[in-house]
Amino acid sequence: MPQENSQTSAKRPKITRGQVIAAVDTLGQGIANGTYPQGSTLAIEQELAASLGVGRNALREAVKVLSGKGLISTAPRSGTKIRPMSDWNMLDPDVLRWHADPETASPEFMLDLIELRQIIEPRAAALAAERATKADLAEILAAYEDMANTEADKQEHLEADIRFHTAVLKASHNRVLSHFRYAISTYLRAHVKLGKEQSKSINNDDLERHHKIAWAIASGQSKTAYQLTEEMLQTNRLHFKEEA
Amino acid sequence: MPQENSQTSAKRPKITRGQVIAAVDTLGQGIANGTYPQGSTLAIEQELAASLGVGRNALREAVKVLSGKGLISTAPRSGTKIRPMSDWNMLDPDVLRWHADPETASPEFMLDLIELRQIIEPRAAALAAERATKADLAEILAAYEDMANTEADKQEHLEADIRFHTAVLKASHNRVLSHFRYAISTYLRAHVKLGKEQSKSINNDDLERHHKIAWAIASGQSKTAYQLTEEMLQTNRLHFKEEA
DNA sequence: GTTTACATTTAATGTGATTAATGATAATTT
DNA sequence: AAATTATCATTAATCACATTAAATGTAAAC
Repeated sequence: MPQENSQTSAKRPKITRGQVIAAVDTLGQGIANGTYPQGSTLAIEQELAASLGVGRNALREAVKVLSGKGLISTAPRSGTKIRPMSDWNMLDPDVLRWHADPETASPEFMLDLIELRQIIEPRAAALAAERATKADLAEILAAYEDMANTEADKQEHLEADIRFHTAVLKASHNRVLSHFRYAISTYLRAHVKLGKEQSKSINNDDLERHHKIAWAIASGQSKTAYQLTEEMLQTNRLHFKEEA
Repeated sequence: MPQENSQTSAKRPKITRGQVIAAVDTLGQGIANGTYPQGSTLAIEQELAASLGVGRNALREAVKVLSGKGLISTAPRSGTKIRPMSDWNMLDPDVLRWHADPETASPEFMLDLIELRQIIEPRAAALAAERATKADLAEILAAYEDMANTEADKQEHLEADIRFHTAVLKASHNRVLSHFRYAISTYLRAHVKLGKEQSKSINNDDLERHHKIAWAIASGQSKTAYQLTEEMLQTNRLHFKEEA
């Protein structure tokens, strides 16, 4: 349910129902951005914690969800504590979203995400070139078309970009690999929100590269797909680094 | 808390306290192995669901945790349903553990995990060769020593093996990459539980390879570390395939 | 003086019941 | 026939109470 929210949060600023998921989101964000520092204890029982505007029981359910994501540990008498960052499930969609919040995200984490992309996506593209079905190809090509047609609208262009990379991952036909769509979309969203205004020429190069990648996958050239994806991410990284 | 349990579950068969985490585990396993088929609705309100031996409130918290892991969706009137497998967070430690349960795990999923290892680990080893600190190296070498000294005890050998790969990932100094330790340890545990008895010569080769990898990382030879890790996983895969 | 044993205390966990909101289905009306 | 309304089953949320378990402090014993 939380990641359901992560998709629609942009369109639904107000959450009328679902106190517990609101509490999960607020607490998760607070933990990620350091409002609740690591090692500190949260006084659940106190009404203070219920200052989130939810009842005690809803808060408890929220704490349980966050425990499941590794953000919190609970033990009698010692209280509910914030666990050290090395313990949270960085691959959880929600944790990724909170931790990559443009307001507070550390540049190091962004670089970690780029590194992950550089490792995952070229191989995923190569696998896609070997295994993509016609339906997969249709999705990839449709996403590319959307990218080409939405160069004016930044938001729409971003969504199409995410669709493109998601479709490639899906075409790899590896159930685990496909789940990196969350990490990638989180990175892309944070990237644009950080105001990385790219020049028109760079954008054109980027679009051109996506076209070549789609073509390589469609024609089954796995090695080419690998190399093109690697190049795309390399320039992406350089571009990020020189600004950071 | 759940992944805390995943570590100690072998040593603590009985869970005296923590009804909700017991419910999470039981339900999670049940969903993963198909006891509760995808798309089916769970009757929470009914005492039937409380046949797990826990109260309604604990069950509700368990449902929330599983929602957070993408296994379940809840909506008024339509009920709480099991989401399609493509929606679960396959990278969550608990979900991995449930889904890779040797009793019911599909061979395809095991192959997906090997494929993931082939993508991640060589690059992680290469990064470790570039970035490992002395403390990291000490951990890797200690894990190797443990592997060499526990060839008699299969269980201890497995734990040392897991420590080795975890240490390499940690030495990559990428906060996201490090979290693949769960996927890798899950795979390794499932692999040995599936009764993949390896001949003594293969085991010796494997140990020898770990030694070479540790040496390559210690001496900063990233390319060698990459290739050796790739080879190790390649033979691993072949070995798995010929039995599957 | 140090350690062990026990009782106390405090916060989390578990249970049950009740009320409110939500959304899908069915029925009614235009 | 389409649209609006009414109904009803189910989740969501909160309250109040009982239980459990661990940390602290006190006292006794070595």
